[in-house]
Amino acid sequence: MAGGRKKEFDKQDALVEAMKVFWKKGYLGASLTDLIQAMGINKPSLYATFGNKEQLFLQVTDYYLTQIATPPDSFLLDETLTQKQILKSYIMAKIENQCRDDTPRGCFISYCATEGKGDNLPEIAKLCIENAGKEAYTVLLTFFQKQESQAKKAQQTNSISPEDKTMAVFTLLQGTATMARLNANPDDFESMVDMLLKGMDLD
Amino acid sequence: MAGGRKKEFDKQDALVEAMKVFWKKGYLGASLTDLIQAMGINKPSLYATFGNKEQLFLQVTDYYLTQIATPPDSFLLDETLTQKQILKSYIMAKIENQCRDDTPRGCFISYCATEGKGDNLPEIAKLCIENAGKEAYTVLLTFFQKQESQAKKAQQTNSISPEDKTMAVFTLLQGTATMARLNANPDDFESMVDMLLKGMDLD
DNA sequence: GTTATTCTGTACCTATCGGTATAGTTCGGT
DNA sequence: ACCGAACTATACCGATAGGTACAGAATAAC
Repeated sequence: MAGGRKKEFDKQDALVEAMKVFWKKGYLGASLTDLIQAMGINKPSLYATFGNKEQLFLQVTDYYLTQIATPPDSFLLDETLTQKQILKSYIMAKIENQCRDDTPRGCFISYCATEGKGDNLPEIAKLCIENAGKEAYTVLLTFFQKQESQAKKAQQTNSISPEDKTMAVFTLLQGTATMARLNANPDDFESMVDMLLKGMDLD
Repeated sequence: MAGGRKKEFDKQDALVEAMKVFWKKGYLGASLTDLIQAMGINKPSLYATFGNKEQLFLQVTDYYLTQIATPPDSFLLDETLTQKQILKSYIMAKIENQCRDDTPRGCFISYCATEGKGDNLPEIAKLCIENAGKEAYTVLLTFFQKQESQAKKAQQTNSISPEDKTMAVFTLLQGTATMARLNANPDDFESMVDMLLKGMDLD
């Protein structure tokens, strides 16, 4: 036996709309009314399809990470560019994501991480967001560690540790995320990125 | 005619406790229950003394600005130090404020500004927070403009505009604010500050 | 066509939100 | 001592939060 009425909405489309709401308003600020209006469905459909608010949030987070946040990581693998070129393209790609017209501004993870620190997230969602932040940090750290081991082989000196470089780039991106939310644009950040990279003494 | 029962709490003490709650949880996350528990008073006392939640928030914001946020601005007036020394002491003082043990971590204004962009603040509170952000930006911009006019008199070239320098320092502080909330410490940022100042070609 | 199944829409649930009415308590002025 | 003013405390208000029960509508298998 099977059958049954067909869904009148696309699950992924609804998920994307839910993402935009959470991205803009955070977990606490996104009411079920906000969500279902944006998603174009009613509450029972939401609960049947996604579970509950927290589970919807977790699915949104996963979608954001795979579709929005991590793609720029591929820039870090480009072997044809200099360190500085790699970093600049990576950072600017991240910033572009924070300033898109078809999504809310800023960084979903960064905003929700700050929300979590105020006890405004359910426990599992909080852990999920924290983990996403750690992974983003680790991606950068791994990049700088690899660069350092290559520099050592070539007997070059590196005055700044991989950890410090990672912290610098990571913190910069947290700053641009906040500023992007406040309506700054990529052009506003380019000079700053150049300054930091210049002070980082790369290749 | 006068007289009447005496207040059983100190208004300023209660305001400070309210500030800590808003600072940690934001406007939306700070429920009246949270507030009155931290302040050690009941609701009618809160409403009689401070008006309502939004007016309490406005008074908290004013207190934060005068007592916490703006004091480090005095570093920018120190005539005995080099530009780089001035900026480093200013930035590190701001960062210390974001990492204190007796208050929540991060920056109250920065966090609430992001909240405001998600339509999670009442209109007046939103304007008040936006204005505070603009003033902080202007303080920095004025500093760099003054530096530039002095450099011009001395016929020195400045490759980076005051606006770009302001944006760089301001964005850095937004980044440290978020990172501080996520439990980073001043030591973690010092290297990054040096990098940025190094890339800024000052005196 | 009937039936089982799945979705939709309305109406409702409890808990908590920001905010207040009111009764009781403590003080100053006379 | 007494009255009125200012405080405290409990109990309550309507609105909204997240979440659900249930009846009706649409589909697939038989």
